Amino acid sequence: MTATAAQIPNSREKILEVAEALFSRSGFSGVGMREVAEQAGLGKSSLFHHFASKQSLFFEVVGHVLVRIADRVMPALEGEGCPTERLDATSDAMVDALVEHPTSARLLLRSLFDDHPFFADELPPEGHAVDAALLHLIGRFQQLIRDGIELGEFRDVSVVDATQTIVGAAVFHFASGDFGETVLGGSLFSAEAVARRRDEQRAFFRHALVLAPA
Amino acid sequence: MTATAAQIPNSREKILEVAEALFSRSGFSGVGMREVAEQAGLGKSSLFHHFASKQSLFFEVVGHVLVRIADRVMPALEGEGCPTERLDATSDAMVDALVEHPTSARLLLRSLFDDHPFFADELPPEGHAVDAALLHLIGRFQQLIRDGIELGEFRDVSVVDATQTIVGAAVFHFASGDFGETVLGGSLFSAEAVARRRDEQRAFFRHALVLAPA
DNA sequence: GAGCCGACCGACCGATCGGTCGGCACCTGA
DNA sequence: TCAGGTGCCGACCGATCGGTCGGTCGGCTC
Repeated sequence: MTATAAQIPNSREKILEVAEALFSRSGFSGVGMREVAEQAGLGKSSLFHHFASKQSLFFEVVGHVLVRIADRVMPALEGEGCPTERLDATSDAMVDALVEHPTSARLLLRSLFDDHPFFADELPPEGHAVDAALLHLIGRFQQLIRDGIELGEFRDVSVVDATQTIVGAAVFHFASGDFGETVLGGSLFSAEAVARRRDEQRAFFRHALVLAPA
Repeated sequence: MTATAAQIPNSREKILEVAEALFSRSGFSGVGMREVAEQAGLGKSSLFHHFASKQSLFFEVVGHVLVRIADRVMPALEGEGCPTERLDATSDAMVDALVEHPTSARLLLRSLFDDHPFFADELPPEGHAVDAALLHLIGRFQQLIRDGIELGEFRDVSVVDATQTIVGAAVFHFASGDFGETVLGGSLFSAEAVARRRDEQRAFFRHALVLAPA
């Protein structure tokens, strides 16, 4: 019994799962394929049977995370209701999406500001796909802010700066690891901490943007 | 003329300077000592004459960045004026500090959420010094928020969540690299972008926290 | 001059990096 | 029954990693 018929569809999923955890913890350069293989219960060379290279694996992991987040956030962005209600729903959706898998926030933050840890030569098609998905999400978010301003619900803020502020605040919190737990004096992902974060973040963004936040 | 009397106090400073740029770009694991040495114009072994290890160099770089930021932000936090005025001043000071050296934000963000890229064994004394300085700064910031709430100027927010939100938003913006430049449609550090960011961030935080922001 | 010292260097070390290769075990379909 | 494909493996590759070592060179002090 090596690992053939034991679980038919797996291995590839298992690799993605452990790779997400490891890349999230230590970044692209900080993780070796040996470590991924070991935690996945496979030989290192088996990884290259499922993924063409370390870069491909990384992009695929980031892509999965991004899809999961978009699946939660896009409906909130495009939902029914006035911009203020959609802003609230989007803030909640971001919290939910980042809490669902505690590794997501760090991985997303890394991919947001890592200026692509490679881009030596040209980046593979997965890279462009990730970029496109991310920019689509951000574009929708900016449209929400523009809508709010045009309808007179939001202050006349700079759309791009508000986007940066909100994305940074939302993602950083659940990516802040030891630092965040020191600030909070407890777990970032405990039920109480998450519930409080939801309320606080929603109120923070609402007061910052909405003209009549009450 | 290798590099002896040419410039008396240097080399060590030069190493710190190029190491900051490189660590900022690629993180601890993404930078090799050979690359640092090359950009500093030295042999690799000379680096170990000035710094005990790669970890020591990294901590020293982070410490320098933190001191620079604290030098700007602490006076704003502890300055004269009501909490609202100090909040404004602190927001501006954060922007100024992060703009002064464009590498600071990324390096700080990395050190905030990297859960210490090593901590294998025990982390050296420089590590603890960095932690202490950072926590002191954060403590002062939380005190400002508490003051504002007690004086009835700020909403009754969760101090720890507001801290996380504001730190994340402020640091992320100038650390966001290619992503941020795509969102902005231009440089993060151009004079106009920085001036707008100052105003927008100050207003964002003020509206989010202050009961009578006008 | 003698002797020391700080700054620097090239050569080298064992370990680990991403990636390749040939082959084994098993399943499937003809 | 057997050919082909899939999933996996250990052994191996060249390159690079952080770090060490012996030694050179110039300036400083007696």
